[in-house]
Amino acid sequence: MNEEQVIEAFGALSNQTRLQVLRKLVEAGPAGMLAGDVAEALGASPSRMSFHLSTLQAAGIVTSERQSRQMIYRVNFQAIGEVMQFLLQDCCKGHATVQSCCGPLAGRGQ
Amino acid sequence: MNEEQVIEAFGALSNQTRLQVLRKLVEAGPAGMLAGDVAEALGASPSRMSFHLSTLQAAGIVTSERQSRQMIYRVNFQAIGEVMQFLLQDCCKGHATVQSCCGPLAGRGQ
DNA sequence: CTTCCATTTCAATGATTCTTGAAATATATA
DNA sequence: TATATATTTCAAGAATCATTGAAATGGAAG
Repeated sequence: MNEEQVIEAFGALSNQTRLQVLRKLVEAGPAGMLAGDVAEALGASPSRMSFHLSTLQAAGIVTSERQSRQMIYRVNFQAIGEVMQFLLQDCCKGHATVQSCCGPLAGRGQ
Repeated sequence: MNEEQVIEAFGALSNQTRLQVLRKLVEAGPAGMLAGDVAEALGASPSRMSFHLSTLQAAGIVTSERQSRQMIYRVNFQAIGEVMQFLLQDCCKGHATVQSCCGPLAGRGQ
């Protein structure tokens, strides 16, 4: 996961529709959700939802799989973990205990 | 931490300059860095750096403190933790073990 | 092969964000 | 008070992003 990918990932998450999509998919877990069901759940048009799902997928935050004529979207939990890892690399340069420095993020840095 | 704040936080992180700033501040830890030093480290003009630091601060991701005529900026680690918490709320609705579902994010959901 | 259904692509428009350089503000020092 | 330093604010223009509705694509069923 490099800087460019991380920026794209954060960009993908910085939009109301996409954040709501991702939270739906987080809830859905490994089963994922059909594109149409996500669109209906959020009251977005197919074209609009497709745009946002594509953005999330391009950022690597979700994956897609075709199931006959529908598309299943799923969260890529690993990618989210890698984004955080990138953000917190070299946290406090190791010059302080994790607890006192990286605080609520203990265990995710480096 | 509500939806609007989380979107603003991700928006703040979805920019190369700001991502680099944040990583510098993560490294610097609780000591923080002077605005001018951050600007110099990243080769950005004072005005441009001020714009980006303000954006990060408005998003709650960094804090600022005046020290005579300079400004010290520090990462708000707690805010970053809360953003992740929001994102992963209700992960897999508890219908799967954390390990098999929320995977690399174990322990950060709910 | 035609029709239907789910989704994606496209082009146009409107909205938001970033950069630049000049001017303003706040603090310290002579 | 005048001057220097550090940072912020502002306005203009350029670049990027989101929404809309129509058209296109891919796959299933009659």
